[in-house]
Amino acid sequence: MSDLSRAPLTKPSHHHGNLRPALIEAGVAILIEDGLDKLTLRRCAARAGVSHAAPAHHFDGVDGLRAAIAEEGFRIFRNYMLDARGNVGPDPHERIKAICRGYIYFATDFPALFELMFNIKVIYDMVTSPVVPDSALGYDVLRDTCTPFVAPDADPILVETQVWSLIHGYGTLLLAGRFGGSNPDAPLGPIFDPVMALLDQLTVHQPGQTGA
Amino acid sequence: MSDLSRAPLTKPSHHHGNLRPALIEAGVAILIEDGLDKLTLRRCAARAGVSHAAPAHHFDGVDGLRAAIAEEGFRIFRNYMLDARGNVGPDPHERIKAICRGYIYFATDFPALFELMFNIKVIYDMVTSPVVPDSALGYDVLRDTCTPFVAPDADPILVETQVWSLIHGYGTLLLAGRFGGSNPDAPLGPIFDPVMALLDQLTVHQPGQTGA
DNA sequence: CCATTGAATTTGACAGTGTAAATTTTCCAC
DNA sequence: GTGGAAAATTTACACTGTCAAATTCAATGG
Repeated sequence: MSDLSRAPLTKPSHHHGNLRPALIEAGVAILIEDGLDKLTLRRCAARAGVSHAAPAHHFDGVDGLRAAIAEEGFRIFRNYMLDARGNVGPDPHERIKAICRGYIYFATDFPALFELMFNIKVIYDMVTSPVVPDSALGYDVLRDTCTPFVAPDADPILVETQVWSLIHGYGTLLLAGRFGGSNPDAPLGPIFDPVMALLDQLTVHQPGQTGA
Repeated sequence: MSDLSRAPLTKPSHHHGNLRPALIEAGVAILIEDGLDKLTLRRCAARAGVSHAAPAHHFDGVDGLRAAIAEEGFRIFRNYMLDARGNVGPDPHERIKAICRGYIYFATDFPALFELMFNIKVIYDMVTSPVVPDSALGYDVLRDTCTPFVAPDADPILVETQVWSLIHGYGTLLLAGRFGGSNPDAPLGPIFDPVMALLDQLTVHQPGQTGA
């Protein structure tokens, strides 16, 4: 135990120590402090204390860096949903509304990160990538929470898509300022509960049924 | 009727004729042909046949140009919803589903334009602007179509938000490739109808009721 | 008819961006 | 130690948005 002060967990590598996670962390910090349009390869490099061309050895261009930052964002996002769901009882409707609350809490806590993650190009690459599992997108949490409403031999994607569509659209409207400026007393927005009441109509979905 | 070949409708102004609409049209064409990341002040200027600094006299920077292009996009978007609604009968549920179809048809016909319009920054500026009316966002069509489900003294925003959230979230999932590659036989995606069946639960919303 | 005026446009410049190649630094295996 | 490979830097280039100065051109007043 001598001078491993700069070697956190994985192997200390060569120069910087752990440049890749450092760049991702720098990117998240820039998103939080300065917003999406300030997220730049050169800025992340400067914040991590390396030259502007260093990131090229760890990411496939700026798109690769953005994808890695989004991946980290989805990790936080998933934990938000899990935390919210952990605070409610076993009622299936309550559990669905809980992950929706977690969803919106994340969106309002990290709006720029949220915007990056659900950028069409970024999420398209993750969704269609064969190496990114559903769990990396938090989609496994949604799936688990929706199972009580899916009949044994039915396709779960229907109920999942209903819930996911409603909550994502609502989050977009909220961040777009449709319900007025943000209010610390109501971080979910003024009509979260009544809007989500649409999900009270969910019942066990029988295969061949129309859906609600 | 001599040489007014370059003067379409309004006054020919000085140099170019009608540079502002020409730049907007160039931007829309670039979005359709090349995608959102190729939408550039200099590129629009080049396509309109003017120098790279000419747009500055007609728009407030690149953000102003993007806002103007988005405004034009919302005009097309609104017509898509009106056209779709014009093809169905008076049943309120059918009319709501019709504008949802128009919504998705627009998203799949103009994905890059759709992405620009619903960029958080762009739509936030339009939503919160005191000079941009709801009709400029197509929101009036949504409101009109939802009125059968709003009690006389109830706030219409609840039902509107339920419908808008569901369809916008679904459109995002569709463009994100969640349902596989695009299929010309099912441009709305493979589960549009069952997902939208959630809206069959809409009834006249009484004030004080929880929402669905 | 011509000079003047002023808006529209162009030109030139600058800082910032992503990316690529060549170069230097650093560490690990031998 | 020494060689080689990985990591990081330096340098360069094309492209972007923005600004200030110069230029062009249409309309107007004389």
